[in-house]
Amino acid sequence: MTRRITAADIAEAAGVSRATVGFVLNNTPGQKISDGTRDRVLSAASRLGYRPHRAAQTLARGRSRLVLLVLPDWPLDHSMRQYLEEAAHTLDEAGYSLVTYTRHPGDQSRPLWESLDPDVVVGFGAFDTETVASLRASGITKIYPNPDHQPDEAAASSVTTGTCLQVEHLHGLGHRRLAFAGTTDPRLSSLKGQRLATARECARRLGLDDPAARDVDHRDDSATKAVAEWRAQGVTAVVAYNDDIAATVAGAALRAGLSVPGDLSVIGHDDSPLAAMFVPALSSVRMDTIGVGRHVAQEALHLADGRPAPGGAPDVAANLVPRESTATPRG
Amino acid sequence: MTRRITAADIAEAAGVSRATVGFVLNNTPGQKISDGTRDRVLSAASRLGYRPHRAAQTLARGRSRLVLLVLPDWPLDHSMRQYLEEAAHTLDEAGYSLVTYTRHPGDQSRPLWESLDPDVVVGFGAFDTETVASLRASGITKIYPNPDHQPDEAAASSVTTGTCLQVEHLHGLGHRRLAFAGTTDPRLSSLKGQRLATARECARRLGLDDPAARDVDHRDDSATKAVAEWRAQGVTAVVAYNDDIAATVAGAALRAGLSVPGDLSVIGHDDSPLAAMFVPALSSVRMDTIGVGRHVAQEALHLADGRPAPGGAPDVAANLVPRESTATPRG
DNA sequence: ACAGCCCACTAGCACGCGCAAGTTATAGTG
DNA sequence: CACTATAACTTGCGCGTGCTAGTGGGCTGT
Repeated sequence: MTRRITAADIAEAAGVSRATVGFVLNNTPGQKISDGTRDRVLSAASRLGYRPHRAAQTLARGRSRLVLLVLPDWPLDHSMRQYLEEAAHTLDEAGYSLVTYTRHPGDQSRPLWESLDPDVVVGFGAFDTETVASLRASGITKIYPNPDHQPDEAAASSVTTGTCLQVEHLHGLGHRRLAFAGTTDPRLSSLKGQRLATARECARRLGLDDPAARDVDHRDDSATKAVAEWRAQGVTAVVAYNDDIAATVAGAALRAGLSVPGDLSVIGHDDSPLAAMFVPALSSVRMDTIGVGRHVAQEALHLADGRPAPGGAPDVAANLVPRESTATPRG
Repeated sequence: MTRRITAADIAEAAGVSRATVGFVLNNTPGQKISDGTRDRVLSAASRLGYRPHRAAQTLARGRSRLVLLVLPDWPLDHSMRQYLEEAAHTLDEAGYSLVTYTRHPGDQSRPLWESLDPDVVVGFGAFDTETVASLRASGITKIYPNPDHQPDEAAASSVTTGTCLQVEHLHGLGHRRLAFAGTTDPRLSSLKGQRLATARECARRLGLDDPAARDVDHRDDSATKAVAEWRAQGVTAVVAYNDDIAATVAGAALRAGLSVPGDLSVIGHDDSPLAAMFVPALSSVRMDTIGVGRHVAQEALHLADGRPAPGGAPDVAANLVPRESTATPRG
């Protein structure tokens, strides 16, 4: 059990004062250090294997340089992991660390932000009022998205660009009557609402009928009912909230003896592995979440440091991935 | 911008010394505090909304009470999230916080354990030597699983109990020639190896032929080739590494004009949503990961605190979930 | 009455670091 | 030459807590 190397050890090894070590290591602005001294300190630090004590730094400067990202408790697919990676990387370059945290509904233990005191707390979509209250009570003032602002259009667009691609794809294939299949998961309802609205808007712009909307769950017969209803209404193609929902709809159609895409085209969203593995393989939309991750990280840095805000919406590249589950309508 | 409430504020409000406040708040063993004083301190603390400064505590006692869980970078499904939730909860009850971290292959930024100095770092499966070196260099000594020990039988069993269920299920249905479908993902290769070995062992015990093993990837034609080969060998049922692999195999069989389960039974593992949504719905095995999460948390506490080790293997409840993709073999 | 003892507390240092204020030596200026 | 300005440091305080080493007062026993 060897003692920890502190800045004082470096100071002694380099023959300077502790303060000088601090100035060199943080290259503190407004401090003149000669090259010789700087080198001596730096080499001593690396020779001794110095690592700053995070807690001591936090205590001394009053900021933890931690950004807490609060995740939804739904499964994290690959694109989400990329998002996290990019955000963590951007923050790391700025000297901050990203810590992720998932708050579960029935969780009575104190949330992590109470004990970690992060400089910034970032969420997916807006925080609910209860959470905001808990954050405020913990002394956290820097929150993104800002709970005092209305959710802005720009941010919303990043979440719905793919939906238009779905609609346009089906329109391009010649479909005229579309339906929208949503999820029953309450945690996703706000996102679902945005995507449904976008689908409506895009359909209108393309001169299509207003899509019939239904929520679907793979654990009951809601998909079977929805498919029957849609067939009766002359719907030939379904825009699904995500690939899981697309699979549920396609599955119900297949079990009802319909052909996919012959009788019903189905398109998913997110391009999860499931989309490629399903039979028939599901057409989908792949989102480039990396741009979003960087954007969010920059917003967090803006709040933490006061450095300039990225401004505008994150750039999301959405790409259509056509597969077997969509085709021109029969007849 | 109001000042933070410190223990000194409470001391003043309660008319006692700062030390007394500390004793009351941590109810330090071996310290006698009269009931009156205790009440005054406690009520002052709650009245002022005191929350201890984590960094200061960390600095003062030399331990951060943070447990860092290093996650693999594959997608986190629902059972994994449950695992995390349970581990976090168990740790929380003991006054520790769980922080998760994903290290990505191409990530050149410093790993989170360098800056967070957690008391314990916990991994999934064993850490590779490079990672262990990085941990050691960061002064982290408490690592689970212990890198100095050989992976023990008990831990391995928790990861393979489900595999036997798969084999037994197919055996019970009357299958005699099985195959094992693995993943090509190198990150999963060690786990795959364990499951394959288990499948072999269980097959042997049941008097079955040694299963033919093949790795399969949904992005190429490996599954198609594997299915053709297995058919030629008289294989009637496939044990898949997980549900994704099961879907890939089942998909290849369907595309080859075979019937599932008529010509080929397929069983997956993990009971992911995909299994339920696939057509035909995939039989699978559901693991109770909650028990494992608690076990791991207790191991971490054992390392952190010296409290008794849980001992033995975590209790994993594995349940068979029979669906449409498995049936008695034809003929 | 006085030592001895326990109870219920207090004084104060240590943890490792950031940073404001002070100090010394040297160069520059009228 | 006296004086100021600057470079290149050093001294030392403060961040909020945990915890060890006291400290005084009341009670008991002889």
